[in-house]
Amino acid sequence: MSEQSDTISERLQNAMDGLTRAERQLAYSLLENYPVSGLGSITAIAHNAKVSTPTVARMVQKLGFSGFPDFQAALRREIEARISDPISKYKSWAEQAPDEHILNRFTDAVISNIRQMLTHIDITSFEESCALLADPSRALYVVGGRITRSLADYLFLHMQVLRPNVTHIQSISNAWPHYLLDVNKDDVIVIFDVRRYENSTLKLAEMAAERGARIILLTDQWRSPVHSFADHVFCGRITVPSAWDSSVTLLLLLETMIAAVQERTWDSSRQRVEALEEMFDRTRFFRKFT
Amino acid sequence: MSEQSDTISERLQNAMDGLTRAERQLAYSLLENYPVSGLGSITAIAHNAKVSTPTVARMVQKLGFSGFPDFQAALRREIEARISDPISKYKSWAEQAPDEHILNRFTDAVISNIRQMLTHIDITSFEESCALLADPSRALYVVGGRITRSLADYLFLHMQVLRPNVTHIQSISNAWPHYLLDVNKDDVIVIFDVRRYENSTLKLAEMAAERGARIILLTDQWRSPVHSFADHVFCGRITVPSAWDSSVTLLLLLETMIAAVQERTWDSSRQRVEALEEMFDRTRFFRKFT
DNA sequence: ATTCAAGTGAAGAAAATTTTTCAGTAAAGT
DNA sequence: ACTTTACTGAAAAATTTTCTTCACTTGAAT
Repeated sequence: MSEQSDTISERLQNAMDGLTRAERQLAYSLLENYPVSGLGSITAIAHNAKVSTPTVARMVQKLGFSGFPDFQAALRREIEARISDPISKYKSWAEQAPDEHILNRFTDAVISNIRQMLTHIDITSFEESCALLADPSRALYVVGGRITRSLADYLFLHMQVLRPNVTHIQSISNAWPHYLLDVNKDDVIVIFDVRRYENSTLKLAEMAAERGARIILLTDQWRSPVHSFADHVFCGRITVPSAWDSSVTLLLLLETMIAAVQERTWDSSRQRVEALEEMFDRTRFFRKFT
Repeated sequence: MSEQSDTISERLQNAMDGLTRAERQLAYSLLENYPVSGLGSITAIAHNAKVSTPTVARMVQKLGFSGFPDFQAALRREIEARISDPISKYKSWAEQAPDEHILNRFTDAVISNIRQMLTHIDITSFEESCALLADPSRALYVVGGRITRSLADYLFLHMQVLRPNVTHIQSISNAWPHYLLDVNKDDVIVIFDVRRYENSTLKLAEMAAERGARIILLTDQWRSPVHSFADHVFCGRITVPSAWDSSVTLLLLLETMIAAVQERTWDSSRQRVEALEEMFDRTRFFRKFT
């Protein structure tokens, strides 16, 4: 029935000549605020266009749909395509390999994870978190779990360059209480916790919250229980075609945060970065970049 | 009833704690392809989330709507706002933020890096590298630099679960020679080296090559000098709008490799993974996933 | 082990939406 | 002026959707 590749908008335009007065009035009304104007019930649409419901029913049949629900389903598909698709349906990523190759399947999943995470991200929370991270008057602690310790380490490395007073709480659980002794009110703790959520991490969050620390949590779509203690929560999707979870979304968020903090602190961090560069040059630890 | 200024996405997130299992399942399903996933009939949505229609009706009431139609109307308003907002143009990743927001610029750059890396990747080399990593008769060494040590750590963590005989060569440079004593012909070394390339890493590569080891190099688009000793080279693009480089492409490649190795070794690695799970259960180190 | 409370979905009741019927109206042709 | 034809919407019929009830299950607590 509804098997045409044209958009509904085009179909309306093309059919316009064969439409009657009331139908045309309806068509214009639909195109007015296309495509959302077609989302309500047939009654609402009719009322909106100041025509009767049978007119709507008749017109969508003229357009080639089997009935109003068929028409609306097509409209929904159009909206879906329009909303959820910047780049994703990019044919294949690694063009040498078939679509079913793990490289393409995995990348598809990751891209869709990225989009999903960013759709739900709270910008205000993001900005506030960056402000917290950039504030040198607050000591900064970073802690990760079994898998996420790599991410924690990555954040620690970069923050250490940008600002003083950064500590990576290593995941040897019995050393945690010692670190917590130093945590003061309004200090900042970044906690990484993805499934399977670790009890010790939850304990640490609880204790830190009691001491009045600000907690920023990076977790997965199912939200670690730590979230009830956290001031800011960021959920990255981590599902990929693998027995493991993916950390790519969280790394992306992390790097973006680092970039944002870097922008905020550039005046003060610039000297630190330059001093670091100078030290590297002296120690000849690195090759000159050519 | 539905008069709250939050978006439905936020309301779902906030309500999550008070939701039951089936309701939560539904909530995730709604967030999955938000907001279009909520456009169909209550029956369709229920079926999509694999719950019953009453569950849907109950949950939207918990969210503060008077009923499903009220909920759906709110969702339509949101979609309308999104689509007809000329600023966001539904092209950006984080739609709450303008195109020029760091979140959108950064993500754009990363996506383009990913595409670029995958266009140029050599599939044969990828497969051969996975085969090397999956071969338990070869000892496996992993080594990273100042920044990439996090990636090295990440690979190490996963490989350790999948196979025996994995070593993370920590970047305390004067300990390296000790590790190298154990490296035999045909053992495998994965080396991470991005700019600024480290002298010690180059030395290590040279020595390992002399001992007949197979070298897999993960580097940036400018190719670390280690490449002249390497059997397989993978270049990830790392440029982003930041003073720092991005490791996302390399992490993506890494995770894909881990997934591929995991597939190859599933027969043998399965027992290891299960044994690990069992140990976690016993030590109660993790919370049960609910 | 037994009880209890909470959660869930099948099935039926209620409400709505969609479709059909049909009578009234306006415009064009004779 | 009369007929014909096509169009339109009110109202009823048909269908679908939403909501409610209730019995069954599950998991927790005594």
